[in-house]
Amino acid sequence: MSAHTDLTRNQSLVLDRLEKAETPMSAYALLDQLREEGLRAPLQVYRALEKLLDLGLAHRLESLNAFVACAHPHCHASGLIAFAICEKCGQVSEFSDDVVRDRLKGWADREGFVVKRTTMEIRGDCRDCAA
Amino acid sequence: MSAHTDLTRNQSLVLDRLEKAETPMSAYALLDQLREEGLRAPLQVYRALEKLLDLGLAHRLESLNAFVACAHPHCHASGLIAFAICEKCGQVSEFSDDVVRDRLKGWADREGFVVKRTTMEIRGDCRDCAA
DNA sequence: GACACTATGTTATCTCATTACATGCGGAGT
DNA sequence: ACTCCGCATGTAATGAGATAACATAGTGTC
Repeated sequence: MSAHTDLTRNQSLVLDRLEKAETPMSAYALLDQLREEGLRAPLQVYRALEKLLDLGLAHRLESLNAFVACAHPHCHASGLIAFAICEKCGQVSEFSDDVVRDRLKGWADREGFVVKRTTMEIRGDCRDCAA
Repeated sequence: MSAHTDLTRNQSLVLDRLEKAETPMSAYALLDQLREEGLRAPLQVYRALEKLLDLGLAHRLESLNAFVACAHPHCHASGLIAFAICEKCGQVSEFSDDVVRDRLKGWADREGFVVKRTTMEIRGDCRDCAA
């Protein structure tokens, strides 16, 4: 599964834990589950997360204050990513849409706005939970 | 300016303060500035904000944990709203794009995902600050 | 070995948000 | 008028998320 050989121990611990999770995890939930691995302070988790976000191996869900492993660990750098978050079961679907990306880029270009980062999160009920 | 006659005192205080702000305000910043009006506890602000969000008179910026008055207090219910947030000056631009809305709706329909709420936030530098 | 760079560990603190419980006020129905 | 109900309010305490400040340790380069 994870051949993240260039990651430090803490980063690997956090990423592995995220990859095994079925739903997003908060930094403190990660910390709790990694105490037996030796982690003790929030900052250890936050630092690992920061690096993973930089590398595109994990994502932050702003509307949840929580984190997920990237669902497409191979083809990252795919530009703009959107998330659909089920409020019932917590499952997150990650997808991207070039048309949306182009529309937002078009707006930004017209406005002279230099984009650093875009977050797009859809909240609702997934197919299974809506039934 | 604000003829929000159906709002309660606390709601009006919060909305007025938000409308006068040039940048997003956190709940606690609002509280601090409304102490002289009699507000004392965070909950008073949060409760007012909750109602304002429901009414579409204010928006929450998830990536900032802060709030803004709606820039289009007349034509709200306009569906999906996007925000461009300048990380230098803090200014927020509010806009909407029907194509983006349709694309996301298309994805949701195909997936059987029932959308409750969508947040879209672009972080970067506005024209003035990028210069 | 000295240096620079990066990761680590630890404590304390700060900011954001909610739970729980008590009070007050205005309208609907009788 | 009185009661009941719904809703806004007030207050204290606590929970949850994130960072500042400071000290330490590993690793590679010269």
